[in-house]
Amino acid sequence: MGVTLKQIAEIAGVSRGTVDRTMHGRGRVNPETAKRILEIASELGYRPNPVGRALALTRKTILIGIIVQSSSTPFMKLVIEGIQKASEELHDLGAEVLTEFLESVDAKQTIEAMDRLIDKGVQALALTAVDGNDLRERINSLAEDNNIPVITFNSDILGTKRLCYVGQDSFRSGETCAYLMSLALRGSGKVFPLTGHLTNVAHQQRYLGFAKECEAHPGIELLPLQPCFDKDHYAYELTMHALREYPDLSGIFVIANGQSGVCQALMDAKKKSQVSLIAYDLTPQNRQHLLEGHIDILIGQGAFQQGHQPPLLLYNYLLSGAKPEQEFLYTDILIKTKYNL
Amino acid sequence: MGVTLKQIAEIAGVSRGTVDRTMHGRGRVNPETAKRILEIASELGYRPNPVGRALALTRKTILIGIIVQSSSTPFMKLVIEGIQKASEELHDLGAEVLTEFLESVDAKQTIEAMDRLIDKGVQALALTAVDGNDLRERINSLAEDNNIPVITFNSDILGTKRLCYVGQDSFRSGETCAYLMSLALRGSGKVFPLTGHLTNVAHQQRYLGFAKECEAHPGIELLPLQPCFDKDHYAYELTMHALREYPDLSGIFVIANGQSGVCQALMDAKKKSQVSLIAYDLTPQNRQHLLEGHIDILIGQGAFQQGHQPPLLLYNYLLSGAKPEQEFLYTDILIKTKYNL
DNA sequence: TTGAAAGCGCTACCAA
DNA sequence: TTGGTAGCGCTTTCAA
Repeated sequence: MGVTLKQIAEIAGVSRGTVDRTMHGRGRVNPETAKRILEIASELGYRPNPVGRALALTRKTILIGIIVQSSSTPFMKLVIEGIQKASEELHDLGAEVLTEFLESVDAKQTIEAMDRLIDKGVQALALTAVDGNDLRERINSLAEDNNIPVITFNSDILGTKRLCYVGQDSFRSGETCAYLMSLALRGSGKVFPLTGHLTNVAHQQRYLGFAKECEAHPGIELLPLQPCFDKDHYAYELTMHALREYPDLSGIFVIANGQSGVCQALMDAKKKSQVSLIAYDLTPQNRQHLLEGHIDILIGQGAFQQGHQPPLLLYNYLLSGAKPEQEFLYTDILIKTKYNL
Repeated sequence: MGVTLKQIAEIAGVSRGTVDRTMHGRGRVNPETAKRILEIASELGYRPNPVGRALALTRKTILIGIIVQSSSTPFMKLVIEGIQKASEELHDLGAEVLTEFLESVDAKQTIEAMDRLIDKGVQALALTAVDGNDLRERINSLAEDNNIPVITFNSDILGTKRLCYVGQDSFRSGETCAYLMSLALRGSGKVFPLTGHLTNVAHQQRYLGFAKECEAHPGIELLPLQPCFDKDHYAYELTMHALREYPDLSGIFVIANGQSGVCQALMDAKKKSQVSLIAYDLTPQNRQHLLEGHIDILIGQGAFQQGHQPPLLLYNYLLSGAKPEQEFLYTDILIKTKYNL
């Protein structure tokens, strides 16, 4: 064990309460005693024991609110597992996590969910953002007027007073995919990029990163971007069409959902051996595709972390005012093949 | 907060001590009261609070010993960071970690270090193993006679009573590399495998995994395996020689150390653009090579985890008798390019 | 400005 | 076989 408050108190000839107050700058302590205490503490290398602290603080009930959009997609299920794990951990520390699940992606509904959570008394909020001024203003007013810290995860909204963003670096992951694609194609070939929604910022960024890095590989010809609205049947049709249009197609980059549709099309057209397929997210379905060789490379975006981190960060912030170290907490970009899944 | 021991005690009309004893099967409790208590507990969904537990147990001073071989290699430095992190975490829980650093890889020295740590009173041991019957017997006698649990990490020794092994799945990582190499070579080309020591089990396994997966890609011609004894200058010479011998060489698989020697040779021979290079370990040096394009793909083996996990596992085992869930705790096989480092 | 004391949930020891 | 009690390190309240 390290040095304890009690030991410092004894040496300084004061009570533990006094030491506690000075160590946490809670005021109400004579500057001179404070100075003496701080000296002793630093000399002895005092570090507060988080376990004792946690136990004492189980009395304060902390309420944290979470809002998850598109909550029933396979990817979000992974994120939600992270949230649940964090809830359990925080439960032991006497904090409670309230979660609102939204089916769609919608600023208005998000704001309504925020209001509901605030009404229930949450002292901090983490949410998947969606661009829009209403939401932006709501976040800012919470942060400033109500003193309720907000963290965005999975999707960000810039120009707000949010504490930080926990999620993928979409642009960078796009670059990574392009690099892998160029490896797989030995530097040349036609690549078909299939996105989810043209308006989705994360999808855009993935594409932009991919396109930018493709420029470094002149042999790679990037075909026109197509959206499949995250639907497998559109993805199927679009892939079929691309295969007919470009018989020498050698790569497909699936930016969002629709992976199974693409796989099916490649199988039906008997073109898998000729086409390298890179896609996103370690969902059970995609893992299966990877293991069966329908997908060559999967990119994982730390789904679990995205759900796990925000509640813990908010808890720490509420308890000790500790802000996250960075404004952008990017999750790892995982490259998975069938061999290292 | 969940249900507490105290609440259960009140409901059952007994003392907390009694509840504690029944919950942990420490005996000395009337079977009937025990039954009643267990019923109440399960009905209320009692889950012991780990924080309270941890705090109470800070009184028991637990001593854990760690032995690290080849402790000054860049890779092991990463492992040691994990050990240090774990030490700090355990320090808060009242446990202490004693570490012995060995420069070389040597069974005799390892056994001597074990003896020193036992003399100092460690109640559990984690060590990097090296094959040999002396060490095997020592581990078994510790586990059986002295009741001191042992975990191996980074390198394993089979046929022992060790609790588990934490480390890489070398064979699988070799397969992963072969798959990536075949991607990079578009399925055909000559590949030069350069290992560290022919006798090193991990190196052997990596090679075997690589070779096995190469068989699935008939276009890939695996050249004879060469050892460079983890030395850059040998690696340099061997690479130079291979480049002369096989002017159409298209891939090099660096199984252990010597990465910088290989990079230098490729630069001096101006052959980098023609040769794909896959190597191991996210050391600072290698990261640099990756970022500068001297290495195409790096494989990370969860070095930090290898150091971080064993002390924590031993602590849990000593405290609650909880054995690790599996005998082989394989760390993640990380695929890193310059874009997702 | 300071101190004393109670309490967070759990464990351990001793006495009954 | 049981209960009582003290204590782990820290926070917080109340009284001085």
